[in-house]
Parts: sequence; C-alpha cells; structure tokens
Amino acid sequence: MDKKITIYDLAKALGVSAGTVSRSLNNHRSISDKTKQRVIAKANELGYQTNKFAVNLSTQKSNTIGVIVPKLNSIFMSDVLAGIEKTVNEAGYNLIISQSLEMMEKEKINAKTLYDSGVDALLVSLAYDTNDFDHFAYYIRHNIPLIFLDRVHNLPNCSTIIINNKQAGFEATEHLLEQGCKNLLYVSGNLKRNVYSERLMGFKEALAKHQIKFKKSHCLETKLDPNDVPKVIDYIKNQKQAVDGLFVASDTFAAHCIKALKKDHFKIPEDIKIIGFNNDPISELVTPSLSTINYPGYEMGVLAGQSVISQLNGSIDLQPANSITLRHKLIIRESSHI
Amino acid sequence: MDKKITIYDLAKALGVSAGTVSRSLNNHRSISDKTKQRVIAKANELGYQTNKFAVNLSTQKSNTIGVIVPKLNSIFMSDVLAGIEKTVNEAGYNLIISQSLEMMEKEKINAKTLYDSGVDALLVSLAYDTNDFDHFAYYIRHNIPLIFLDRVHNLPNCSTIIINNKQAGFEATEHLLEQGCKNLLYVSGNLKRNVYSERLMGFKEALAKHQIKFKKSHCLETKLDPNDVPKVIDYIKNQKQAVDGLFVASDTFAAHCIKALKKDHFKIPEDIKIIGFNNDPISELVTPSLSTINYPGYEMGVLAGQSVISQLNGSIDLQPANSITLRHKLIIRESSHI
DNA sequence: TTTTATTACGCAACCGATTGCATTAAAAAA
DNA sequence: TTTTTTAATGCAATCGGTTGCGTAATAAAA
Repeated sequence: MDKKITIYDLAKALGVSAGTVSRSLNNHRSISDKTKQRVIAKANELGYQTNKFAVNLSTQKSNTIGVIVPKLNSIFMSDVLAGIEKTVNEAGYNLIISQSLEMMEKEKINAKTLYDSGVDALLVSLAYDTNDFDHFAYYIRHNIPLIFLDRVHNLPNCSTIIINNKQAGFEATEHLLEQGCKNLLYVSGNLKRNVYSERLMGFKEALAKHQIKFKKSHCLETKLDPNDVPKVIDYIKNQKQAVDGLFVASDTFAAHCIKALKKDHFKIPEDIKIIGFNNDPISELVTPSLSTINYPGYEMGVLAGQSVISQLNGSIDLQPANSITLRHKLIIRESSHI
Repeated sequence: MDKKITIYDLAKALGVSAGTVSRSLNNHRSISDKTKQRVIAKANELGYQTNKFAVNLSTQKSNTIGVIVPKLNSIFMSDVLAGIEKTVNEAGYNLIISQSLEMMEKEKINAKTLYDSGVDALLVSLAYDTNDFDHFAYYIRHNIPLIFLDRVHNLPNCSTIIINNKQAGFEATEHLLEQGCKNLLYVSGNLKRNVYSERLMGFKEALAKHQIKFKKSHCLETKLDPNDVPKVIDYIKNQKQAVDGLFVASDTFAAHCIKALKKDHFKIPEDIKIIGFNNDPISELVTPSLSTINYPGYEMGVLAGQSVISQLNGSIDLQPANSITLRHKLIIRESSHI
C-alpha cells in the first residue's frame, strides 16, 4: 500500500524547496536542467503523482469541459460526443457529460452542477422545452466559454455550431418536388427548436418557389417518437388530397413511417416519396433505402471541440460569438425517386 | 461582475468563524438551527457558491465517476451511458466519459488520466485489443471501485456486469437449428473479447446438442465493420455445403449482410436464416425484420450506476467482486423463420 | 448551589499544489 | 578585481474549504 507522495516529499528527499519541485515538474524555464532532471528522476523513483485537486484549487481551473445534451443515446448525439471527446481529449481536457432528457429543469440543474464543479467551458445542445436561458447567465458573467451546437440559441458572445437547416430543408423539399410530388407533408419535431423550425422555413420556401401555397396542413408537428407513427399515418390517410411526398425530420422516425406505410400497402416511392434527415446508419439499410440529408454529427463534435479549445487557449483569432455552419448534403436513395 | 465570495466572507459578515459557516452549510448537527438559518440566509443573500476545488482538495474526493468505453457512438454503448448517467447523476455524481477507440494504448492513457483527475470510481468496457491490465493496478491498490461492464475481465475485487453471452449464443443458435438449418455460420467479432468468445461457446454447445460436429469453418471472425461485408459474402458463397443459417454478433452488421445477400439474390429467410444480436433499433426496421437477442444496454448502465454508487456509499451489502448478470431475451422476427 | 453533561462554536492545522518576490550564486562586463 | 547582469532557487502567502480538539455557555443532575 503506497502512500501518496507530494512535492514536499520530493523536496525533502532532494534537499530543495517545494517551489523548485513544482517548477521543475512544470518545466519552468527558471530551473536548471540539471535540477529538473534530478527532480523528475526522483519523482519517477518514488512514484509521484500530481494531485489534481490541489492544482485545480491553486489555478482555479479544472481542465474539464462540460457538455449538456438532450439525450446521450441518439445516434446523432453520440456521434457528436465522439467527435468532441476525441478533440478535447487530445488537447488534454476531460469531458463531463450530462443529459437533460429533454427537460429544461434538468438542463438547469446540470448547468448549475457543472458550473459548481468548475468546468472550464460548457457545450450545450438545448432541450426540447428550454425557453429561458438564465441558467447560462453565470457562464457569461464569468466569461466561461459557452458554445451551443445543433439546437442553439443566440446569446451574446456565445458561439454556435450548426448546419444550415433552412437550406437543407429547402433542398430536401425541392428534391421531392422535382420528383413530381404535388402534395407534400413535412413531419416535424418540436417547432420551438431551431432545427425543426428552420427546416420548415426551407420547406415553405421550396413550395413557394414551385408556386405551391403553403397551408397549415402541410406540416405535422410530432415528437418524432415511434409512438407517434399511427398519428402520422392517420393524418396522411385523412387528407383530402392524397399526400405523395413526405419530408420527415428524422431518419429513424422516417424508417418507422416507411414500415407502417408499407404495412398499409402504400408503395414507396410510387405512391409516396420519402426523404428523411440525418443520414443515420439506418437510412441505407431499410427497404427501400431512404433518401436523406447528411448531417455530419462527428464533424460537428470535432468542430465544437476545436472551438472550445481555441477559446480556452485564448487563441489569437477568437472573434466573439462566431458561428460555424457545417456543410450538409442531399443523399438520394430509393425512397424518393423511381 | 460579482467576485467570488467564500466562507470567510460569510464568516466575517456574520461574525462567526469559517468553521461554523462550513458546518452550517453542510448541515452538521453540532450547529444550532438558528445559526444555520442565519448562515444559509446570508449565503443566499451574497450569492455564495461552494468552491468544489477546495472541497475536493480537502476531502480528496471529486464526486466524479470515470467511464472508459471503446466507442461513444455505438447504439448499445450510448444506451449504456445514458443509463449510467441518469443513475449516478441522481446520486449527485458527475460522469467523465472517455473513449479508448478500441485501442489499449488509449485505454491506458485514459485510465491514468482519470486516475490523476481523481475519479471516485471507474467503469470500464474493454477495448478490442486489451490484453494486459496493469493500467488498472492503481485503482485496485488504492481501493477505488473498478467495475467492468459488457466487455469484461476478471480482476480481484472488481464487479462485472454482463449478460450471459454463452446462454444467449446457445439460444440464438438453437433457434436457427429448430428452424431447420443444417449448416450454420457464426459471424463473430474479435474472439479475444469475452462477449464474442462466449457466444461462440454457446454456438458450439447448441450444435453439439443437435449432434452437429463443430468445424472451424462454422465460425468467421470479423471486425463487424461494414467493410467486412464482402468478406462474409464471399465466405458464404465459397462453402462446399451451402450455408443456410447465420448467427451474426451484431444487428447492424447483420443488417448490412442482409442487404448484401439480398442483392446477391439470396432469399431470406427461405435460403438462409439470420439472427443478429443486440436488438438495435435497426433490427425491427430492416426487411425482413431481424431476429435478435435483446441486449439491455440501458438497464446495464443503470445497474452499473447503482453498483458504483452502492460501493461508494459503502453500502452494507457490498460483497467484493460480485458479478451481475442481466437477463437477455430471444426475439424472433421475420429473418429466421418462414 | 455546585457539579456534571450537553450544546454550540472558535481555533488552527491541513489538503497539495502555484507563484510573486527576495535572495544567493555564478557569469559577464567594466 | 570590482561591479553589474543573469540564472537558479528559496520563502511564504494563497487557493477555499474540512475537521479534530478545546472551551465557553447553557442545561440537567446532584
């Protein structure tokens, strides 16, 4: 059972001061190479491990970055997280991850907890129902970098990392129209969230471009939860004018819809063309394979990571409140063209 | 810009000692209710926030639990993590998550980093190629709870949380045999990992029970990566005796195989029956829907979380090195029976 | 009323680093 | 050789809590 050994132990063993030990270990320039060598050698010999708690207290930094996401177990989010983790880890930071479970209340608690535990920065993707932002006030007040990704909100001095959802929605919609669809339905998630409302804007714009007047019935707000599938199917069946094109805001949900539609003897893409969103792995595996918009989760994570790191390092080029927009891509598969 | 206020500030403002403030805030019994009230009131008034760094240093605890997983962005793992996060969060712990990216070297680095940052416990699911375990030695030596899940290794005093992969493999295989398959192929992941080797054991046992002699050709080791699909298809085509049943160690990979087999005009399940593993969301969405073994990731996470917490709280009933086995379930869908 | 328990709080050491400033030793310049 | 720089190290305060022990004040027991 080896006891913890501290810089004081090293100092005593070497006949130098603790300060010297500390500086040696941190490769401070004011220490001679010879001394550094001796210190490091002794540290290895005695199995010295730096006590992060003390370092943190002393420096008031934790080398830790907090993340709040709605749900950990979504394909997209876990891709994002993987990207973040890899990037910040390479820069020597640890990641504390927490989930809001789509509830603002939990998001608030998490934000406070992470603040209290002294994260050096915070990355957030907002919960479904978040409608006030006071819980981020400390971060801003104390100049702790705060970055929103994907599900964002514009706050002063906060970067955002997004894709152009409006443009993506436009492209998806226009693709369906170009395939000859006349009566589209946009199956959306919660419209209070930018990602879904912006896609709706793109949807409308594409309709407008093709001289179709947007009606409320063209958009169905759902939770994108498998339980909502029957609701969607019923909605489709009950339209006066037959729906012949579906733009679904999530691949997985789209896949569920396809399954249900097939069971109801709809032919895809003949009767009804479908395009999803995200390019989840599932999209290329369902039958018919699902057209979609590639949504680069991993890259988004990497960028978010880089953005944090550069802010923390006080990199030269940090312009306050910059916003990064990632490139999306329309992927056409079987579900949307004959 | 509000400056940080400390217990000393509170103490001064109230005319008591810092110790009293500390004890009041922690609801220590030796402080009168009246004083506690006063302290708490003043703390709120001045916007006091406890400095975790100081607490950590003082108590040598971080209220933080480390996790090392091979990859964050796998459906199963993100389910597990979601379960862990929820559970430990409710108990007041934060989660530091890192990924080994299936490389032992990175796993080692992560283990050390997390140790250095003073996690109170560590949860690990092993990388593909981990074959020595020295990097966990500190944890054991310092009595830091160490728990393995899913991809496990038996170390003294370490709990493991698993499912009965052997039994599950047996059931999957037997199901195929009962459907009339005569020449099975087990498409495995890295056989050095318990999860895959144990499934193989179950596979063999089922064959034995049905008087089929196991041959090496019955098992194909892969990386379960989409790139390996052609290899699998070729392997199947080149068998002297036609393969009529496939037990694939991962649903997603199985789904890729199905797609490729269909393209090659194999009829599923008529020509070849398939069963996967994990019950990924994808399994019920592919055509034909994929039979599988339900592998309860979220529950595994929850259990892992509970296990850690109870060890940290020094709960009464912590028996060293207990092992929890979760219930799996055979799910029969279209891909394995006519 | 005196003695003994209790209760409520203060004191001060400690956790293990970091870091500004002072000081000494060595090297360079005069 | 003396003076001035420069390099290398020590000193001690600081970060902000926690906690064992001692003590004064109050309550209970004798």
